[in-house]
Amino acid sequence: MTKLFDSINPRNIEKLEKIFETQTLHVKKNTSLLKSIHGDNLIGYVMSGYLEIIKIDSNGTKTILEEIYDEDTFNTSLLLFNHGEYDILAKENTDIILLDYESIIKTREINKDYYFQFLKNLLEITIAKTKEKNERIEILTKKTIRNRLLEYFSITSNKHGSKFIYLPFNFTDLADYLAIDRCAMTRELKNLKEEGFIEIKGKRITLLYEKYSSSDPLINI
Amino acid sequence: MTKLFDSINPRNIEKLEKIFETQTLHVKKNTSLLKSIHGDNLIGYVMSGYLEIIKIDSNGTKTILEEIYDEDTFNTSLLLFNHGEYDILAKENTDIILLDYESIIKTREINKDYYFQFLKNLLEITIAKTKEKNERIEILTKKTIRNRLLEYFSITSNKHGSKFIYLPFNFTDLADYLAIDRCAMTRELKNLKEEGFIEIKGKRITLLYEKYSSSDPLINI
DNA sequence: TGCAAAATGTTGCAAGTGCAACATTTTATT
DNA sequence: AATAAAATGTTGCACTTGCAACATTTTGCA
Repeated sequence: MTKLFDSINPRNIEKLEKIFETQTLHVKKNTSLLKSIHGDNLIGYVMSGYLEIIKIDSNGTKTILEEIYDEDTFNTSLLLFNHGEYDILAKENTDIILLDYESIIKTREINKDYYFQFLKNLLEITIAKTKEKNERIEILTKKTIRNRLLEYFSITSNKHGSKFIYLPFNFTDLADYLAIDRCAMTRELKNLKEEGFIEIKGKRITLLYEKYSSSDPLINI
Repeated sequence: MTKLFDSINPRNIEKLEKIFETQTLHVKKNTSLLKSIHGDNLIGYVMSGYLEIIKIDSNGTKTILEEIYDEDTFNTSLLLFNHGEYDILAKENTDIILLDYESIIKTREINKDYYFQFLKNLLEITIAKTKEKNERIEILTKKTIRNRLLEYFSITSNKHGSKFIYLPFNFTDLADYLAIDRCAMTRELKNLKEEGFIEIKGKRITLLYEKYSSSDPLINI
């Protein structure tokens, strides 16, 4: 995975941080950092730790919109949405730097290799993020719980080239990610187990079925 | 909306096209361009026309993954997914150029302003695309047809700052976009009409309800 | 180590939705 | 203008799923 400051030496990283009006945040576990973010259209970069960007609906339903681990970025853009409440939660003690997107894009003064490199890194990260979003969209367009689970298994399994899936989060959060009721998901997982499709041991799920044999190269947007 | 070659003069556009191994495609209405794309990890740019990137499931369900209008980009990355069939369809006569992503990122030779500008443009387009995907994810995490419709209305209405929504596609495609059964959607739209929430005239939907009054600035990732 | 909180497991039931099957209207195309 | 094709509208029904309300287990922290 590309990181934001890959192939840039520390001295030049410092220069970039100055130019892009960096703000540094240290956020404690289980606290919100929404109120600490001042300014519009920022790019956040998680140095260490782990964030969840969530939305709480008027009916209280919590949805994980994005999970940001080490070395990943997120964009804060203050939009004129009108309902729902968003929040950014640190699930661990987390260090973040905030860069001003406008100044990244608008800067005309520097014409240096390291700025080039930085732009390329940011582009790569953003494209990777788009791909992740596509995966989630593919899952969410499935109409049944079973198909969402199978799609999730398929994507995860293919990504690691293995029939063993190690859930990166707990089952409660998996249900959120798949946007289904946790209890109904548990029910369906039991069905899949009983029908011999999968095996579950803790957070390890083993796929017992053969993969679909379509060998067509596929397009990911 | 930022375009790929914004602020770059035609001579330099030509240079960029050469360096990035451009391939030009002219695709006729209602034909697939999947077979015309050779190579992995390309960035497609629609000069004129209109594309749909779709997925057809094993059970025949068609899902629109992305709609690419004029001046928009898409990424083709041949992934080792194992099931489902993807396709790119030209819905109109469409002109496309294909750029090699690797050579865009890896190029070390040119250190020109226009390359800078090109990278910035591509970054802006990609970030915009991520935001669009987030919107769709927000919609798809809604559990009922009614809530998906209302979320879609809310996002669209806010985007244009108006209570009038002009559907950019027909109702069949809207159902695909929302990943719900078209008939069930029609039923729910009728309910919303009868309950006085909306009015529909052709492709224009008028929102008759007041917006939620949450004035919190919201985060979009 | 002990306790509270979070996560997980289970199940009945009502409600929402996908599906099928069809009628009708609108839009293309020659 | 005629005809085919696509889009839209309608409805009954079976089935999936969300929800509520629990019990049980695991985790985290003082």
